[in-house]
Amino acid sequence: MPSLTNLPPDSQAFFQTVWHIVRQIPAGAVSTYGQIASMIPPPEGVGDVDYKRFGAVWVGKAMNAVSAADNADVPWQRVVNSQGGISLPAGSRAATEQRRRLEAEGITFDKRGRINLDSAGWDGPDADWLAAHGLLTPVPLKKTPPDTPGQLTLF
DNA sequence: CGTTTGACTACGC
DNA sequence: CGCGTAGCCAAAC
Repeated sequence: MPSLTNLPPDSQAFFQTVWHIVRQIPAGAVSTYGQIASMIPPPEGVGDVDYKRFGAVWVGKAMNAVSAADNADVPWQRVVNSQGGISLPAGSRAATEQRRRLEAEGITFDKRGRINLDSAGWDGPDADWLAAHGLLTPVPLKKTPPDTPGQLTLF
């Protein structure tokens, strides 16, 4: 069972940042709790070690808060766990709704109910967007870097 | 006011 | 590759 640490110092600000990022995820692509967290600098007073350990959990908290808050414009369904699976309780109304929405966007699931992050994984917002908001470069979800065939490696 | 219960993940069997 | 565990807090019951 997960035992969660305390919420970030300013949970409201943190949640806002998370939602802001999630709104950038395009339809047909998915991000992960960990990837979202990797784009946000550790909040004031939070050590790197703790942040690395609980950042993803806090993103989950932010997603959980979407339904409570007035955030109909946040595409929460596009955030899944590190294995490409839905983290909501299997069979729950919310989990079913998430899968239904993703499939409607063209996302496909394998036998075990997992999404292939190698193909559907998000690369993150544009570098300028990130810089403009004081955010960091996200960890890559795709194992194989976009190696454009036909494009030669210079020198 | 004591219990229960988490929209996570890396790691070890 | 699937399952259990640590992490050790906070809010909902």
